[in-house]
Amino acid sequence: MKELDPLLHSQLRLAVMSILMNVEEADFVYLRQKTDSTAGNLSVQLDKLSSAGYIAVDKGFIGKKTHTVCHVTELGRKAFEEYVDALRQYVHL
Amino acid sequence: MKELDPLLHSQLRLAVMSILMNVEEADFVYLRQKTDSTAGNLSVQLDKLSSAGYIAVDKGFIGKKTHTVCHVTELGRKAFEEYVDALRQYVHL
DNA sequence: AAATTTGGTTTATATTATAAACTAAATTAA
DNA sequence: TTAATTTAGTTTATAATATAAACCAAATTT
Repeated sequence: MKELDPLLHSQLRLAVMSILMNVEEADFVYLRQKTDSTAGNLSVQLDKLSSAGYIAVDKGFIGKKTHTVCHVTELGRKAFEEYVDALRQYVHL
Repeated sequence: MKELDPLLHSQLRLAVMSILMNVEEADFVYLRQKTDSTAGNLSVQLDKLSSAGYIAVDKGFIGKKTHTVCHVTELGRKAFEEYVDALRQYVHL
C-alpha cells in the first residue's frame, strides 16, 4: 500500500491544493473563505506547501494593501496527482 | 467544503478500514502485514476505531494463542462511505 | 484621533501519530 | 528442563501536526 504524502494528507492543505488545482491563482482572502479556516492556520499551511515547493506564494500590494496570491507549481500538481493515485488504493473511487 | 472525519483521515486507520470494508473479517497479524505497520501503532489505531464504534474487535484464542479479529460495523461502513463522499469534494476522482 | 477592520505572521497549545519499551505465553534449541 | 527466541499484543513516551490565540502594521470608518 503506497504511502499518502503527509504534506497533502491534511484537511486544510488538501483543500487549498484542491482549489488551486482548478484555478489559475487564488488569493489569501479567497482561500480563507473557501476553506473556512482561520488566517493563522491558513498562513502556516500555505508556508508548508510553499516550503515544499508545491505552491508559489506571491506577496504584493493592491493599491497600498498587502495582497497574497498563490498558485500551484508543476511539482505540486504532480504531487497532488500522485496523492490522488495513492488514495485510490485506499478508497476505490 | 465538508469536513473529513478526522478519525478516518489518518493513513493507518484509513488503510485498516479500507481493508475491512472488503473482507468479512481480518485478524491483527493480517492487518499488520497488509498495512506494514508496527504492532504498537496498529494496536492504538484499532482501539480508536473500536472506541468510535467503527469496528468491532474480538479477542479470543486459537488453540492457546491469542487471536484478535476485527470487522467493520454498520456505523463504520456508513462513516467510511461518508468520508469517501466528502473526499470527492477535494479530489474529483 | 480613537476605534475598528483587513490582511496577515508568530508563537503557544492541544491533538495525533508513531515508535520504543514492555508483558505474557508459546515455541525452539541446548 | 531451562534458557533463548518468537509471537501477539499493550502501555507509555516522544515526535510531529494541526489549530488557535495573541500579536502587528496599515487602512478605513466613526
